[in-house]
Amino acid sequence: MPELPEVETVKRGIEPYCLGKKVQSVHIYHPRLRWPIPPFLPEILKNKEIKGLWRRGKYLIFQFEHGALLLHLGMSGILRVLTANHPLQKHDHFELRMDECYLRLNDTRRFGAVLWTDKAVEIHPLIVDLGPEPLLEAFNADYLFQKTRKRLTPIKTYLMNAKVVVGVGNIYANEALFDARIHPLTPAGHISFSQCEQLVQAVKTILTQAILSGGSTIRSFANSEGKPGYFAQTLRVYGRKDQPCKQCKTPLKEIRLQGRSTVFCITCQAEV
DNA sequence: CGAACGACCTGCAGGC
DNA sequence: TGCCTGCAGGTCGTTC
Repeated sequence: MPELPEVETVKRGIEPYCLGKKVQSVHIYHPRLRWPIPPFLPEILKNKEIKGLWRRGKYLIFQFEHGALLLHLGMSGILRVLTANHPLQKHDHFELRMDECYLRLNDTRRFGAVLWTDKAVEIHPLIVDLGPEPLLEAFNADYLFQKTRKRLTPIKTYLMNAKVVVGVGNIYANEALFDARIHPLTPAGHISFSQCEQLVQAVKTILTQAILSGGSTIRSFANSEGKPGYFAQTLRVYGRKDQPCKQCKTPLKEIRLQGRSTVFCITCQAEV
C-alpha cells in the first residue's frame, strides 16, 4: 500500500493513538519480514513512552527516549489501529499495545520491516542516504537539474530512486511525468531546467492532493476496516493502458521499465 | 562512483 | 477444476 501519501495517511491516522502513549506490551507473531523483527523489542519497549512519531520517506519512525522503532510497509503492509479484541489473521506479524488500543501490522508479501536503532535515526544506514522529502523546499528545480546532469538513466527510473528524492513510487512517478508532459524514457540528464521546474511542481501537486484525499481514509485505519488505497484518487495514466488519454484521447501506451509498469501518452509526452 | 539486475514473498487474474 | 505464467503500490545487495 505504500507510496508516500499512504504512509503519511497512516501516520496521521495513528498519531492520536500513539503520541505520548505508553507501550504496554509488544507482540511478535511472525518475525520474518524483510529482516527478522528484533526479538528483544518486547523487553526494551515495555512501559516506554512514544515520544515522537514521524515519517521519513516511506519509513514510519516511533521515537522513544532510548532509541527508535523503524517501520516500513513494503508492498503489502497494513497498519491498523484496533480497540476491541480481534482474532489474529494470516500474515499478522507485529503488535504494539498501548493502554486503550493497539497497532497491528499485517504484511502478506513480507517486504516490510520492523527495526530498532538506539542511535540517531538520521544516521541509520537505511535512512542516511535518502534524498530530500519531495514536499519540502529542498526538493526544487535547481536541485533536480543539478542532480540529473550527465545521468543517462531514464527520468522515470531516476525519479523513483530514493537517493534522489524519497517517496515517489511507481504510480506517482507515472502520474507526475504525465503531468509534466515528459516521456518516461527521456535520459535524466537531457531534461531542461524548465522541465525540472514542471516535474518538481507535478510531484508536489500530485503527492499533496493524494495526501488530501487519503485523509478521508483515516477513520478506516482507526476502525480497522482499513481499506487503504487509491480510491478517492483520479489516476490519469497508471492502470489505464490502451484507454484514451484524458488530455488528447490518444490510447495510452504501456511499456516495462525496470520491470515496472510504465504508462504514458505518446502524444502529450513526446520523446525529445 | 553509477547503473543494471536478481532477490526477497504471497496472492490473484487470466490463459489453457 | 487445476496448473502455469505473469503481475502487483518497494528497495536492498551484488555485480559489472
